[in-house]
Amino acid sequence: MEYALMALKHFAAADNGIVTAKEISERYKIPYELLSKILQKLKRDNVLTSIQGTKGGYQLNKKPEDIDIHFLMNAIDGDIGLTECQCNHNTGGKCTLNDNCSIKEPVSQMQREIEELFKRKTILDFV
Amino acid sequence: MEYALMALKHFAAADNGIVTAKEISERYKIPYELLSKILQKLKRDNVLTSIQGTKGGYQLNKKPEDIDIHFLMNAIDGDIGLTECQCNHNTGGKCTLNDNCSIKEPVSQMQREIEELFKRKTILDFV
DNA sequence: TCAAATAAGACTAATTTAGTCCAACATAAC
DNA sequence: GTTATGTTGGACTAAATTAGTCTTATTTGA
Repeated sequence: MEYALMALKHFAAADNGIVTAKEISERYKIPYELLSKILQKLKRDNVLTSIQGTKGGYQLNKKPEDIDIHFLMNAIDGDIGLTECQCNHNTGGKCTLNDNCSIKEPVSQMQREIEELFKRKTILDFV
Repeated sequence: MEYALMALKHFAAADNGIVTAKEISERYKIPYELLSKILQKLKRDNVLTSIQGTKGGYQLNKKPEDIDIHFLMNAIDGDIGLTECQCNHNTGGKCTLNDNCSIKEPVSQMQREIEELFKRKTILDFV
């Protein structure tokens, strides 16, 4: 996640220029293969576009202010949640405790507040 | 963490009564030994007091509204943080990326906001 | 054709964490 | 004083997660 944020900050600063994985990897000492995977995920979620071949690289596909951290976390780390049962709460995830869970409602409430916080934050806050 | 919240909610509802680990363990189907460890941690951090021996058990040592979730998370899960470098940010923890981290400041800011959110929440919100 | 890119899958090693097992120690009640 | 019922706490296991590596394929400009 940190690597994704650093990379996206770099893209935002590059202002629509094409940047290669190698460039970012060297600049911030991030293992190349690892960074590549992250950029590929970001592409899959339409945060970046990619150009293959020589002179290729990645490019921002959205304005920094339109990339919020909640979306990013889902893209990079997969479903996130305060507790496991909150991970898929919007896709009908189930609680392993079932009827034994006595704190469903207040935990959901906290989850919502955290998500709101992360949705308010965007890459613009990082440049 | 979920187990701690469920247990504390139970204590809050029991209203200063003495409750045993076994009781809570059976009531919510939480493995006994695991729950015991959690209650012991809560005792260590003065959230609960304990009475050993027959007729023993645990008891709330604070008012529910005085037990905030930020404190709890630190007590149960140890130092928490958005990123690893934020884990010990108040005890002078160091960033493994060192000079290569380009997002120190905005990440710290988010960390602060999350902590504020968790500090505003207390066990009272769970009963 | 070659060099410089992305794309992607399989693998490893280290860490974390839920949960278990077991052996004390404390105390009220009989 | 013995016993049943508690807490205390350490060592251990198993499973999952995750950072990072390795390797191979594909794309494309010069």
